[in-house]
Amino acid sequence: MNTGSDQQLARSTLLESDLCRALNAGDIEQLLSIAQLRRFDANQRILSQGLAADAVYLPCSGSQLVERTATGGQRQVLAFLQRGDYLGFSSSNQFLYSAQALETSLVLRFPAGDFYPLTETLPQLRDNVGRITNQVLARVLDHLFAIGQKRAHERLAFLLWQLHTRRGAGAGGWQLPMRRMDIGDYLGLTLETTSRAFSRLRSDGIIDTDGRQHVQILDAAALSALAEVK
Amino acid sequence: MNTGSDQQLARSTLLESDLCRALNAGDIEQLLSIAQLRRFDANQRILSQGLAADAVYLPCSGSQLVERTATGGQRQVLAFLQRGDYLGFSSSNQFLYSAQALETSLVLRFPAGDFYPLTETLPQLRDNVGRITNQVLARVLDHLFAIGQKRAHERLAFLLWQLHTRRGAGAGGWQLPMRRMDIGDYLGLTLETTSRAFSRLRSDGIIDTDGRQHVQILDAAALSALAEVK
DNA sequence: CGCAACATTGAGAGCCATCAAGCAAAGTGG
DNA sequence: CCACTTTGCTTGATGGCTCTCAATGTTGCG
Repeated sequence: MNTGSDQQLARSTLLESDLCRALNAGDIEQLLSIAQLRRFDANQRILSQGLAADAVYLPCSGSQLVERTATGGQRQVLAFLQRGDYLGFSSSNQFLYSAQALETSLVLRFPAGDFYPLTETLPQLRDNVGRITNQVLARVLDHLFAIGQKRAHERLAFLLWQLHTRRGAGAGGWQLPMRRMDIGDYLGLTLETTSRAFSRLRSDGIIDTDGRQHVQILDAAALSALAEVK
Repeated sequence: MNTGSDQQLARSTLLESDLCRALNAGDIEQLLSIAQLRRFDANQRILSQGLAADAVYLPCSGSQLVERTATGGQRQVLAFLQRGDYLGFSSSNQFLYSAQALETSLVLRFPAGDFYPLTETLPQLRDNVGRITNQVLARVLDHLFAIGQKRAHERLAFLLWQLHTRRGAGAGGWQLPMRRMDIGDYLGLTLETTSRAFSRLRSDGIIDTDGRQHVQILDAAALSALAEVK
């Protein structure tokens, strides 16, 4: 069930997102009127590679994973998403990837049949979609650089630095919603090598962990230096 | 000097490109009227990472390389371009990469100050730009998968298959415009490993080479299987 | 508590990077 | 036209980083 506070959360997420950049109140109401609020449990699939790209999504809570799977079973994790990220915006007729919730998530769903006509009547919304697509591309290029040029512990630093800078610097660290296997498939490593990379950053005094999900950045400058992609 | 035949080549490249998809003759004339035809020699820089993104480009002949360089000197080649590809479309205010000619190239240049206003008045052109951006993103996702999940000779197969499918199946093979080092930096490998990957595909009877630039596909099915990314 | 899922660590093998030598092709100057 | 140089490619030897296989430890849940 979606409660009233869920609605409130979705509304504020939308308002703060780049999708609503420079939009007036009436435009935003139009957007809200076509939106569906959906809840996904952990491991539940949000959209599937190869299926018709019939909607775009805005995660409002929880965290999500975007992946591509080959027929041979190889898996590349393309992104970890969280509140205010975008999903499904940059696709063709079919989704180029699958997405699933890593933990219970609220997601705003905009059916393509309603959303894209709206971009025709709202030039600012259409521009915002273009801006978002460019942001996605910029992040994928960073990702490509990290996988192509960096070693295991540097790749992990790249991911942790991404998460760190986007969550804000909480004093006591934060929780990782994904498993080591997911991180490995994101970084082009096995889960064992990923685990060893955690151990290395820990023994180098760059991070601290408390339990397998908790991470705290101890030396942000060192982490940033390892993570650097430009 | 740009000759009349250069003009003709640029015109036909533009006409056949996705940029002009579903555009009428008058619209295309408008596009041509803002275009500048430029010639770049081998190794000459077309645009630079970090500089203002003041134009978009359409290569009309030759071949070009897109790269990102880190302060540490690491280099990731992001794409190899040729006639009918796009360059500079998916950027923010600054270019996220540099680009240079690999051999003498004709390039159509559209100043941003002229081009983007035109997308405002021509909805079809604006849609085409969005479509192109999505094509670029789709290719980068393939690239990411190949680098993250594949081994050296499979990564090389990925690149050769890309080039093969886009040049059409010439009977006697074709020429590689880039050096082994460029290929290595595209695939996240050293030039030596790249060279060994060539040797392996050659000894496996999948390709043949005659001189360091020439490549001929002998077993397209095998190459495709190695290159597979979905 | 006991089980299942996940993470960590170790040992050994394999793939790729590094260092190095030799070779081929193209350009230069006498 | 031919030494000579430069540039780029190939191949070999070695070492190191990551993968694979395996065992142990930890967390969370019924």
